[in-house]
Amino acid sequence: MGVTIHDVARAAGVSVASASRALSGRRRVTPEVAERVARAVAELGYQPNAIAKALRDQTTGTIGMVVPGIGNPFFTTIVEAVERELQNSGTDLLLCASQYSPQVEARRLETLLARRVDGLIISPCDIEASVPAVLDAARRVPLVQVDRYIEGGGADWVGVDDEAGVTLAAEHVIAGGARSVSFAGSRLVSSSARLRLSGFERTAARAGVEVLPALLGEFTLEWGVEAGRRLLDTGRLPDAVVCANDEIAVGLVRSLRLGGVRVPEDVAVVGFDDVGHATMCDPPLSTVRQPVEEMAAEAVRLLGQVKAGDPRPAQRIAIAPRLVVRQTSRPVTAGVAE
Amino acid sequence: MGVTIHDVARAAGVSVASASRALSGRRRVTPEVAERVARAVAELGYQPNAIAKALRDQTTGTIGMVVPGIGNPFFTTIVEAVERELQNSGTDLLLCASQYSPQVEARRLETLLARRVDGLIISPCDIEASVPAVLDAARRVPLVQVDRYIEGGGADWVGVDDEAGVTLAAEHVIAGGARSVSFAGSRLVSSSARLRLSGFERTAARAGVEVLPALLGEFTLEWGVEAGRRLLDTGRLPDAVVCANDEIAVGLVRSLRLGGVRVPEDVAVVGFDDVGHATMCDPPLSTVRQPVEEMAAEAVRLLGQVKAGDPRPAQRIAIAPRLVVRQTSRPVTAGVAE
DNA sequence: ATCGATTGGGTAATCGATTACCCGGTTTTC
DNA sequence: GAAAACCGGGTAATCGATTACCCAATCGAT
Repeated sequence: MGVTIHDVARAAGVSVASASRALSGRRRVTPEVAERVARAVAELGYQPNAIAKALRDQTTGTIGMVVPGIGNPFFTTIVEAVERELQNSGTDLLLCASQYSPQVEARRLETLLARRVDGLIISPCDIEASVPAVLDAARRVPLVQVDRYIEGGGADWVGVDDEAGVTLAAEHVIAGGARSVSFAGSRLVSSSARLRLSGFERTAARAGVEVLPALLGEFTLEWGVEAGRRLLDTGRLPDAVVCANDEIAVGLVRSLRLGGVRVPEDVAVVGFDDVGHATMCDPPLSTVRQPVEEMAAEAVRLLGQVKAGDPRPAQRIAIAPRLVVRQTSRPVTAGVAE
Repeated sequence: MGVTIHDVARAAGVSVASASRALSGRRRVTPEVAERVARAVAELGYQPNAIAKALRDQTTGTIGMVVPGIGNPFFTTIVEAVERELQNSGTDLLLCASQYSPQVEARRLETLLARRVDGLIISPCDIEASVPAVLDAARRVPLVQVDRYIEGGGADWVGVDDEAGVTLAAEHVIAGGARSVSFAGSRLVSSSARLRLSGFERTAARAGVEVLPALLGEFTLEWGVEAGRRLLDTGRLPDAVVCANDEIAVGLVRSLRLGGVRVPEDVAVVGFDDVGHATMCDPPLSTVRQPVEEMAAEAVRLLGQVKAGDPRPAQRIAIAPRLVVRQTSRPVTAGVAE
């Protein structure tokens, strides 16, 4: 426990400077020295102390990532994509979950900053309550938001164009013949929740279809199931339900079917995200695909560019989503209306 | 960016020693000094540098956790449980995914050790290939394995009694009248995979029921679906299938039903883990519950006790699992056989 | 042969927080 | 009243790796 570069230097019979040079290769050393250092390293099982290196270099080779929760498959896929993106860059990822609580989120940001991460990627859990902690962090270190963002636009962001996404979904079900529509989403605590609802309402209004009251809860399977039950209880079903994410959609489909409602014949359902198991459910879910790999790549790229407390106006990179029609909505063949 | 304790000391008009003492409270200072340091901290927005502290103290206040993948809900629930367990202990968690690759796993362990984590919690992805990296890590830092473990028993472990778990599952379906049974699991690359299969085979043999060939792939929903298809293709269905985890079970149920097979009437299915959505699927899944909170608590407790490279024989804490009967298996009422 | 450039190696400063050690003053104790 | 104990504060060593700076030796060019 605790073999240092001094031990290596002593064992190799050279100075610490030579040992360090032999290891880093940042200055030439004679083959003789290189050889002896290499041998000493192998013999002693030396492993450089990243803490000491970080202190000296003022850089840790890590970036922090904070997401609302790792129980939600959308966030885990984006985390995995970021990990893949960072794979061979020599930086590694410190992952934290805020558990959908702005307090926990602020605490996590504090400890990541105390550990001097070189950058931060965050999906802020609350559009309002997350503001101070996120802006403060952005002042101290390069930061990019991904998917969710805080109001006021004080920090860079990359994500999908939420409004465009639900517009695709809503127009699709309306083109499929829906005359009355509803929305199942989350309470309006995040940017995604707000934009997806507002985009839906705007599109429905423009198309002149009847809009039944929205069902707002959480981004979970459980809420989807509950939303389905409530829909059944009202006694009045819409022709289509647009959901704020796939979890809700899957839950909703399940409870509608349990209630004897046919999907898509009686009610069409469209999700959002296109997480892995959207294909695997029964019936396979029509949904709006988020290009997760692209978002992750873009976030990492952007992070490399931004500087802490940069006065330059924040960038916002909105990637266009794509509709994936599977079997919970009617395919659109010309003139199927009614 | 970078206000240090020297800046604070200067602003407060005291020495760094006094500033440090005022902050840590590890030696008394006069109220006067405390007051002025507090004011300086607030004014300058000082935040202690955890890196420097770690270097000086030779302890980082972090523990590393390595799991095979965060796409698998079982691992995310256990990660969340460990996080909760660590919540107020002042240590925080560095989470890594090995992506089911022993190479990636070894690399992650290396970087966690380089960052001088105070301890490690790991679920080794491969019972054989993970051995050297895990043993090496255990020699350098307190380490406990959770759920999966490496062969040879060189490191402490806490998990569920896998064999007892599948025994419960198998006896349950047999008591429910199954005369022929099969097992859908994962290739035998992890301890869990092996023990769950062997426990199943032993129980089935003891009960004298017919054992159809096991289906071994991955611990995923996709594999469950595929396994169901293969079962349908053979033309010969068992009365019951015991699955190595819930993902497989859910996939299997789905594809059996798609093939017109009734669950549990034609084929009973039992899962393993009891992850959140086992309740949410259709029909709700009978499964073996892993007491995740208890495992996490036990792992953290044990980690506090083990010392690096401790010659004391490794402890193995096996928690008894519990069978949860829902609707993919017939409830056992006395004498329902056949 | 001599001067400047180059090369490779060593010494010690540096990063920021903690704390061993020292010192002067006050309080306690016999 | 003198010695001992105590108290609060300051200076500088420490953790481990990197590197600025210095120095001696060698090489090439004139």
